[in-house]
Amino acid sequence: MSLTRYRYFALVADHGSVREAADALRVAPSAISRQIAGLEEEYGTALFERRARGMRLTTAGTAVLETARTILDSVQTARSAIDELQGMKRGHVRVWTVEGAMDDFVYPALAEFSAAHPSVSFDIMVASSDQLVQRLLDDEAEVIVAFNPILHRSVLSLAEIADALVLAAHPDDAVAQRHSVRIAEVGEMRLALPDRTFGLRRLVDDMVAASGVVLKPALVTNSIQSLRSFARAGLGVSVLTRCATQRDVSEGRLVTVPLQGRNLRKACLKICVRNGRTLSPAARALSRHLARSARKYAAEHA
Amino acid sequence: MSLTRYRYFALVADHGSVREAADALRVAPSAISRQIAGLEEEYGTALFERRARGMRLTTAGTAVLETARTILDSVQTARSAIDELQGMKRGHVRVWTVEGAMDDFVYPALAEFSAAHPSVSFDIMVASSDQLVQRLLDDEAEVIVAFNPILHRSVLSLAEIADALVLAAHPDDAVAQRHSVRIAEVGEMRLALPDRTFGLRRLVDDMVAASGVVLKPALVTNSIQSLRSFARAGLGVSVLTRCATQRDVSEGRLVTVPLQGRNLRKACLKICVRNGRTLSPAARALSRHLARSARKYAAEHA
DNA sequence: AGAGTTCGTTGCCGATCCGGCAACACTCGC
DNA sequence: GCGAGTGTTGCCGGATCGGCAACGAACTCT
Repeated sequence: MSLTRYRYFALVADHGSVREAADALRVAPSAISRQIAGLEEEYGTALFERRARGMRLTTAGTAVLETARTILDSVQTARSAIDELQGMKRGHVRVWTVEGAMDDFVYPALAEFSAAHPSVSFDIMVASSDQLVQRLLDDEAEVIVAFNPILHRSVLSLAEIADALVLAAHPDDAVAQRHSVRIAEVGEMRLALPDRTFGLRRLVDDMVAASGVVLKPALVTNSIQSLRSFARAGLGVSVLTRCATQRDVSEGRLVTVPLQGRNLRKACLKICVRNGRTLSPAARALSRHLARSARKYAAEHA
Repeated sequence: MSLTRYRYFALVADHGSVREAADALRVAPSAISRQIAGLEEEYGTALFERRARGMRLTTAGTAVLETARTILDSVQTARSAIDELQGMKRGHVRVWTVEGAMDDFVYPALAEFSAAHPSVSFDIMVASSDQLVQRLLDDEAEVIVAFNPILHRSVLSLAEIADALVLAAHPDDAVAQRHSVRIAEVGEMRLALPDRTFGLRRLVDDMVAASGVVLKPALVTNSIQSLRSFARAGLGVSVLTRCATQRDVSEGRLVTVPLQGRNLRKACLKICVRNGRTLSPAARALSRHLARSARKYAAEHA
């Protein structure tokens, strides 16, 4: 939002340290340091006293802190007022998602929404894509984030994120050196796969069927986490999506190799709601927010 | 400052029109339109109802307007508190400046300062550079903006703006086609000059003395405005500075041609205070602000 | 004392945002 | 139907922001 300076400022005042505030916000300390400097420039005075063990507010800083609080509260007040207008006061939304999209996509997006609308509460439930659609049809979920769900005329997709299939392996595994792997080669590897209710599994099965190979998976599971663990432990390779492996890759625990084969274009996450159903204001706002986040996510990972 | 969105928003709400707000702020309508769009995105709702004859607040917009007011007031409160701490409450500063720097530099800078510190009042007086220095020494001015003032050990320059000498002429005048003019050629033109108490005149006299020419000015005046009028009316050419002609040039009423000759490097505006004198908090803050503005101005017109 | 730790700041660079300009789309009133 | 007024959008140059790495300052523990 556009009040970064004041948010940073207030947080530094609270934590008494640029470093801590930076950690709390997950930004670089320099970013915060600059914003504070900008604020001091704007007011023409030092707002913090720099000490060896952090920052202490000056008298002027105290005055500005009061202002910062007022500003941030005031924005929250406006938000609440708008929520109320839209009937979103104390709304509740049931979100069901595939496990693989959880950490990297769903959670950040929900956190964002929740910051803007603190009075809306959620269920976040995990299931395989087949089950997600069923939950939607049974009115046990308002929004789902599914991977290649089976098409159904009363399921409406609001947005999609193309999410490539990859082979995840331990960094020392021989396959980690490869630039890409064809589906036919996977048959000879020690392999972990999700069970047949997963959209991911359905896609893999389609691909192998087309290529005539037979897979003999060493592990079948209904937990994406266990697929990751399998590969991380070096027990073999797992078929996963890029989104589900993002964090492990960036932290060096896994290496992924794109999987080649036909039908790969279809590999995508979809944000879906039930067609024709009138959602509560909170649910409508959240599903729109998820859809917007999805488009942004897709653009960033293009 | 960093609250642009809310300032724009409030102004549009007040004027009921992006156009009018844009005129009031002297920015492009598109800039404002975008900020409003951003704010609406941020709150996830339309804040204005677009009508054929302007913008009308929605209910949500009314809530946000209240917030905007709170925010802007709150910043003002912090400013006042800080002013008070620094003893700037109800301060008064006497600024003396050369006429040529008035419109393009001094006035905008003072307006900026005044917006940040509304309780500080000013005198803005105009005089020739020689007189300015005298005012400073007599303690009748706290800050002066002088053009090539005579050096004096108790006058301290805080910042400088290089300000080239130019020949100003009517757009139809023959000299308007030239890329530059040497000082020696000016002797043959119908010429207007300021009187000998002007730093500008002193510089011209130095230059002609060095080149051995004799000037026979058609008009000598103590008003920069009359120098501009002389050229604008097509009566002849005037020696002026780039800063003093900026507006007439951008609005097509005058054309300027750089003047060549030695000593031109010295042509500059200086922000000066009296050395050793303890200024009131308001005066010190303002002189610093003028100095900062000068450096910015210099950078922009480099 | 000196090495090490824990701070905040600064220079650099790439990505993003902002504002000006010009063209556009829309609505109203003649 | 057309012109005048309005807000919006695409494009582009310039400013800003954030991450990274290196630095300097001040405390702490040997």
